Amino acid sequence: MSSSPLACDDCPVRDHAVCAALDSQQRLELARIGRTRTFERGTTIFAEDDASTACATLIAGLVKLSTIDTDGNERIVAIVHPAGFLGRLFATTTGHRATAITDCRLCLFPRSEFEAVMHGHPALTERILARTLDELDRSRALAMLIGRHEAGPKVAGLLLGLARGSCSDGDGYARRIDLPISRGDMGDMLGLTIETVSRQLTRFERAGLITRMGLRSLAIDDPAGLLAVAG
Amino acid sequence: MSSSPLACDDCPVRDHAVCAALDSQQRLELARIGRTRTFERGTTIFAEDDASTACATLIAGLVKLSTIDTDGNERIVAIVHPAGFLGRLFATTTGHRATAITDCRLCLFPRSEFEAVMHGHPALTERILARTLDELDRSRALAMLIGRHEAGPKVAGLLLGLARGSCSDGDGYARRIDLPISRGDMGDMLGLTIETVSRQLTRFERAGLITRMGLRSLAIDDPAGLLAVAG
DNA sequence: CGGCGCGTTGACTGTAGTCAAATAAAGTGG
DNA sequence: CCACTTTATTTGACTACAGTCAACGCGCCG
Repeated sequence: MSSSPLACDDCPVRDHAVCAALDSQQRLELARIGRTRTFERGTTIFAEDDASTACATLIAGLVKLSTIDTDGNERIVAIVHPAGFLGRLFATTTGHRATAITDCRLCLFPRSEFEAVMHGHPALTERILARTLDELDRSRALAMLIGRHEAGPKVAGLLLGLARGSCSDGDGYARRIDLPISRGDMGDMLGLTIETVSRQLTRFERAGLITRMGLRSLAIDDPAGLLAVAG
Repeated sequence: MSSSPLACDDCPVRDHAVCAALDSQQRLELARIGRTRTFERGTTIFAEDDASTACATLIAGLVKLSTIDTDGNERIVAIVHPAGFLGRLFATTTGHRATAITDCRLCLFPRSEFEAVMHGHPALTERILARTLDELDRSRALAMLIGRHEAGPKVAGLLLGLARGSCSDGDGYARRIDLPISRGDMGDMLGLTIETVSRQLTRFERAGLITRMGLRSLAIDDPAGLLAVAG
């Protein structure tokens, strides 16, 4: 977990993160209050019910947002990609646990100071609003998946979502996915057990829809067929 | 479906809706572009995949946001209460169907003009952001419920959510709830069938947790017990 | 009075959960 | 580089819970 001051000019997500709403001059205000920090795979970035004292842009790596329900099951509510925004603005508590799925680099800001900068720069606020609305869409799309009655559509829908996410151009699906998350995490997103997720994958493979290549990547052989299963 | 110009001074949600971010002078800008309109119970306010040309504040009544999945099942993603905001800013399509659960009165704005007003008044943008973040929290909370493996916690959690929603003061649960939605709608929110919802309610009643009073309201006799079931 | 929408209850079935074991992959230390 | 441990994933047998199909009760409105 090293920590260092900002070098926005070298930032790989400079044009996609929320700070892209600011020009280089204005960005200095953020650079003054922020610092980068790395987190190792598996590390907790913030715990649920932590005081919401910081927010951050994810520069590199993958983060999952989750809550532990009272049965002790982890329920994943979102996966954050590079350029994504972390933290809960305008609230006193974080609400979710943030865990590094892979090694991560973050650009951290004290929340109150970040909000002050937002206040001075409406374009930043507007960009964060746009991002939050997208996040709301994603959350609702995930809720729809979770609510499906059978496991097939859930897993198929998740795969298609991942394929869409890892596809460079806008719409269309990647033919080959490197799964960012474990079977357990897939289950925790969909409200299924590890075993059920695994069984659905073997079923898809036997049906000729996908080919598993190692544990963490697969080829989508029949996108239309998968789409049909997803419903 | 009558339609009429705005009379903000008489507006019952004046202090809670997003327009409360503006002073009475600034509010005139909104009043100029908006108009109120009523929708009867069961009416579609906008359909999914409608062009996103309008947004609105809900003045009175209850609205559900839903999508039809490919099985033909309706999946409800949110319930909007008075003072809530309707419509999808910054997007070309609405994404969900909005249906009046009860007779409704809305304050409608053309989306592009509303966004122009936001642009001129950062306080409005910020208030909408705060509201959207709350909505995101609610969506994720619902996703957590839906993801539970057994029906008991789902229904118990929904009841507690409704009890919290219809309780005047901040936290704490109302002892008596007038259910705003049908059994079918509850099922559509939770990913359960009507029958399962119904059976859970009778189970709760037999366990002394609740008392059904007519079809659409119930008393919560043992909030702690219900909370225990919700987990 | 009869039809209709909504809700409840019952009997049966199917699917996902649970428990348990085998297998594959990845990391560890010599 | 190889033996060994640890972890992730797959598979199997069994069970439990929710879904399905069907009937019934109730209030409402024509």
